[in-house]
Formats: sequence, structure tokens, C-alpha cells
Amino acid sequence: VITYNAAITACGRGKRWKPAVELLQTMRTQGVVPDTFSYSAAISACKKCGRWEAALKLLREMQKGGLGRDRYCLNAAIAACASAGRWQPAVKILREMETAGPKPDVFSYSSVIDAMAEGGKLNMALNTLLEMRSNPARFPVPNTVCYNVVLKALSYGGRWREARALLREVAKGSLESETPDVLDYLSYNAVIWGCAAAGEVGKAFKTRGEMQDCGIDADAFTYEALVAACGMTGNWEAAEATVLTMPGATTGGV
RNA sequence: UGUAUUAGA
Repeated sequence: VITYNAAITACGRGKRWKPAVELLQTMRTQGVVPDTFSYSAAISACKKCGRWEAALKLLREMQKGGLGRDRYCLNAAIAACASAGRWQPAVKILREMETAGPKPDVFSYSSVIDAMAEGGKLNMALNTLLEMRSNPARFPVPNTVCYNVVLKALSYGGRWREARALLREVAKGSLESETPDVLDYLSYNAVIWGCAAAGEVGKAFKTRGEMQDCGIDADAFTYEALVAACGMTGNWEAAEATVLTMPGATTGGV
């Protein structure tokens, strides 16, 4: 079984959902019974290819076969809906988990928030995040991924002010409580891109400064955003100056 | 052996 499961996972990594699903059938003809590991890997393979319906079908198949559906399978199914922007089935699975178990974890919520964001329900995604934060007795504490999903959606949805406000609020909060940083380079890059895309060059650079202040290194994606922002306003001198601040810029030749 | 953001070309 473990060998088959590893093969299904490998199909997923290669974005080959069909062979992944077919392997489940192959197992049975070989007298090997697929387990929850097999299904979570196969559902995830569907997710990687945008096949949310195939993913939900596998979930139904598990139930029909009397195989208990665990968190991994349900979370993978929510993620499959998220990648395809189908927020409604994602929410439905989450609600079922809330009422009938297994109790949703932070993976379930980050995925469902992503589903809302990808499905254009940005306010719903934001509210879910805020709800998690305000009710730690009922919900898992939102982690980096939960914030990143919302920050990215706000940023790329043109709501860079809110994205920056949330970013700064979270940064301040983790500073005050001395908790390890919840934000990472993805959080900052998303907001920097959001500012850049809106032509808010100053805010983009300011956000990069805050990124440095909390010890996160700018990467190629960060510089790309900053240069794009300068380019948008036609400020080629600033763009060039930014390029020259990149590590290795003076040794790589320009 | 299995699940979430990982980028906007």
C-alpha cells in the first residue's frame, strides 16, 4: 500500500491527476485496498490540475466505500475547490467538518479562506480571518498562510491600503507579544506588488523598508515589483538606483 | 506513504 501511495504522490507532484486516480483502481485489481493516505494524495493530485470535480468525486467514493474521511482528505478537497475558485463546495465541506467532525484545523481554514479569495469573495475571506482571530476558543489561531492568502487577495484586488494596514497591524502585534514572526517574505511581497501595481511607489518602498526591519530579505520578486513601480511612473533613475541596491548588482556587471 | 499560500509573463 505504501508503495502505491508513494506512486500516487509522485503523480501529483508531476501534475498528473489521471494516472493518480487510475492507480486507485489498479490497487484494487491487485487486491490492495486504498486507504486515507491514497485518497488524500489522489485528491491533492486533482487539485494541482484544477480538477475540483474529480476531487469531490473521490471524496464521495470514499464515503461510499465506508472508508472514514479524515482531515487530510477533507482538507485536500477544500484546497481543490480553492484552486478552482469554487468557494461554495469548499465552505460546505468546512461546515460539515464543524458540525460532524473531524474538527477543522488551520489547514482547513487557510484553504477555505483561499477558496473565498479565489472565488471573488474577498470580504468573506477577510471576515473569516478576523473571526478566527477574535475567537480563539472556537477557531485555530490564524497562521502565516491564512494571512498571506488574504494579503495577496487584497493586494492584487487593488485594496492595497487595507493590505498594508493588516500587514502593519500583524507586524506590530507580533512585536508586542514577542511571538515569532507570523509574516514572511510572501506576505511582504504581496503587499509590495499591490502598492506597485497601484502606482504607489512610495508605499511600495516603505513596505520594503518594513520588510527589512523585521529581518526578511528582499528577493528577486521584491525587486521586480519595485522596479516595475518606478517604471510605471517613468522614473527610470529610481528604477536603476533600485537595481543597483540588489546584492551582487555591482559585481554582475550592468 | 498523504492535506493549505509559494507569485502577476
